Amino acid sequence: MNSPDRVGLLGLPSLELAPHLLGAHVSTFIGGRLVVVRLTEVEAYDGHQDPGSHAYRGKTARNAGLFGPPGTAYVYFTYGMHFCANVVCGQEGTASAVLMRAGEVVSGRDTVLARRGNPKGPEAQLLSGPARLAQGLGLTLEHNLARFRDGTAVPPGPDLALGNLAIAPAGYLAGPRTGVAGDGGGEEYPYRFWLPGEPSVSPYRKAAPRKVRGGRD
DNA sequence: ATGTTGATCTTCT
DNA sequence: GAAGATCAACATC
Repeated sequence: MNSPDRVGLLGLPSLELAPHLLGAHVSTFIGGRLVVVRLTEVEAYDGHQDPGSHAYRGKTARNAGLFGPPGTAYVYFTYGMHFCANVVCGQEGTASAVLMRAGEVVSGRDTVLARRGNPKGPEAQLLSGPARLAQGLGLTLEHNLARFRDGTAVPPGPDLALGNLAIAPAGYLAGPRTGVAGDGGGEEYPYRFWLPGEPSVSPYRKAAPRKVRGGRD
């Protein structure tokens, strides 16, 4: 019945799961296209106690997926145009989750290129950044609350899968999260994890305040 | 190579 | 009403 092995590593809280996601394979079968990506950079979000988490202020309609069972996909819409995707983990209700930030294409490169709009930049940048990665995988709000299946083979099962989770990376680095403003940013929350030497890992930037709009004179 | 700005809209205060 | 787990284009060096 409720054997813990069935949930497996996804039952770990985000700070423990995050390193396992490095080097793991994410597979999507969306729109009849299979894409497999090897993750190189992730960020952990630690639920209600984490000022950087969407769950910090409690459960809302938007972040409800964070409070779901491990293996839930939490996809959100931001900046009026981008989607970002998390793997919900830990015990149900704790809102522990890992944001997928960057990766490299393992399979389905043509599909990824088309979805990304055939960008002109270097190949390493193709899936460098959470919105780029989600776009390449074909993830949108339609996939919010979907479930990640264990394993690489996707069709004809669920749309999303996670493989190679059990393989711990030989070495990885950790540091402050990118783009997180306020108390959740900075050295006190070294919740960003990446594989050293991977060209797809996005450079660190502080969360810069935007220019004030609608300035009157 | 690094810094600044516009795009675009949902969500919460 | 303002900010946001961002990106791409443009300016300047």
